[in-house]
Amino acid sequence: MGTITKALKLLNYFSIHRAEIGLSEFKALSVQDKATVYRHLCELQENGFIEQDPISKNYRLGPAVLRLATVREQTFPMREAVSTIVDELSRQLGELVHVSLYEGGYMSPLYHADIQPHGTRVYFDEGELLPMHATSSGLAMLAFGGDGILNQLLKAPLVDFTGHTITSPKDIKQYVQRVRDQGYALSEEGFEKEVFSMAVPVFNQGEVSIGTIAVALPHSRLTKAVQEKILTQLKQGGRDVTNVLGGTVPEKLEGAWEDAV
Amino acid sequence: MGTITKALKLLNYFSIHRAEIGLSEFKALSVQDKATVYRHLCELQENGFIEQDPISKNYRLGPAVLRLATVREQTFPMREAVSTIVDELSRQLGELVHVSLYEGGYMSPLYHADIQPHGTRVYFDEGELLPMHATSSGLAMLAFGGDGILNQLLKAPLVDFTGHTITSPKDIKQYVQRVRDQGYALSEEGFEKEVFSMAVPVFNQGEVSIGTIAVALPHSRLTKAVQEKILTQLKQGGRDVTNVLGGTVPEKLEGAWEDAV
DNA sequence: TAAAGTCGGTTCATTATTTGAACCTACGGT
DNA sequence: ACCGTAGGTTCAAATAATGAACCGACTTTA
Repeated sequence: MGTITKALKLLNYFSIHRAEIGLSEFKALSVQDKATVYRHLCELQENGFIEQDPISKNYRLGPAVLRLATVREQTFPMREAVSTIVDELSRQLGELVHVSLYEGGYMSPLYHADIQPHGTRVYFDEGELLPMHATSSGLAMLAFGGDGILNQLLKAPLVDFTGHTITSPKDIKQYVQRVRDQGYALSEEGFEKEVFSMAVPVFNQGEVSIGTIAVALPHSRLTKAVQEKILTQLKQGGRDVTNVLGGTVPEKLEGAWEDAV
Repeated sequence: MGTITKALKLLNYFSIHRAEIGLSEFKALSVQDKATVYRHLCELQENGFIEQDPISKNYRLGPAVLRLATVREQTFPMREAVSTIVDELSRQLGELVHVSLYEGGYMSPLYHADIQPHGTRVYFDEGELLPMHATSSGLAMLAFGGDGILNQLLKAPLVDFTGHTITSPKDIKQYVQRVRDQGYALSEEGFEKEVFSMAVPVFNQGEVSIGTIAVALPHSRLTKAVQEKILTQLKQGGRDVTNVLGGTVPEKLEGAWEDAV
């Protein structure tokens, strides 16, 4: 792992639940020498990617990420483009829908909507990375995102989040093959208890998927009929997102997706 | 300059006007060896900070910046906090108002508003970094942002953008001292022709400024009376932004700002 | 109140990573 | 068939990253 990667990975420890992180906590999280972490933090700070609270000395994300996000969204308004599709799909299904993109071994949420009539809802955080092997999004990505991603994933041992998570490389490979055949991925409580999710890949120009569109719902609301309905709509969502990104659905998926208009 | 900084600086070449950049263009812009740039780009890509167009092979900003911006704004909603103040001030003055934060030798726009009745308006891009010595924001920051910033700036030669830009270290130091005394900074066509701007520092906890609030308008609309009105309101804006960020205006500014409520 | 622990930050010799000239391959134009 | 330019790769040489030990300030504990 290069120096740049080590430094950038530090930024991923920030989340809704960890808005500020001190030096020692960074050291513990990243399992690196304190001096190394400190120097990396200094360079990140010099470039505005983090800033330090003058009193508590804790670090938080800096203004640079806001500016770069503005540039990205102004020049390549992917979030805005998918938002209407995701909103509409969430409204139709009455469940949580999200589009996520592959990013350095995880799925990175791009946009989500949860326009729904039910009392219970699935917790979802747009700022939190999703693991590949434990989520339907990740599994769909592994199936259609090119071989490099799968090989990358299997280098390290896989975490069992719930007791239901698929963790053995053999099972992963087998399931990924199944996803390739059926054109969608399912995850039953692979990441969070009581949560069931389904995902299909989305594409821009090029044969490999860049991300996924997924639906997540409480296990209790799942019936055969609901699953069928969601899957059909999800495939259509996959088509729509792919189109709005200027891509085309690969021929190998046409068979599996023929039930969607 | 460390490896991390070199890599992060590459991201700053992206802007509204340069949404995609190829390897050779990066090499030219950064004046580094092609192999070095390439490896840096690879690491940035592996971490989702940039992505590569599969066809044109050009690079663009990646999904990671969006995610991190979401985390930052969810945990530390500075943009949202200042937006109401900036909107209101822009409405009152009928001119462009922006809040910008210091970031690695430049001012990084955080939020801007241009609610105004006039036909001509000042061009402003929230995704573009502002130079320190040529803008009122930068000069206000130099005056109140701590000594490190000024020393940092004077290490490299300063660009003359319009023929009116202050570029000599002696003049900069002299003007910065004046800004400290009067509590605000002016820039007459220092960055863009025909544009006049005024800025005051804003603070969070701590004695040094973290950014500025500024007004920019066409030179043609500037009168003594307008300038007076804007300055008074701007100081009030500086107070308001400082308050909403949980900071306090330093005592050394109280004298210069006493005309604002 | 003295000792022990924790925190952010610093130092310097050792080590490993970054670096860049040269090279390779593919493509579009002439 | 040639040239120029593009993205990408290689390997020895050089530079930058590393981490154990250290420092001073502040808290906790006995």
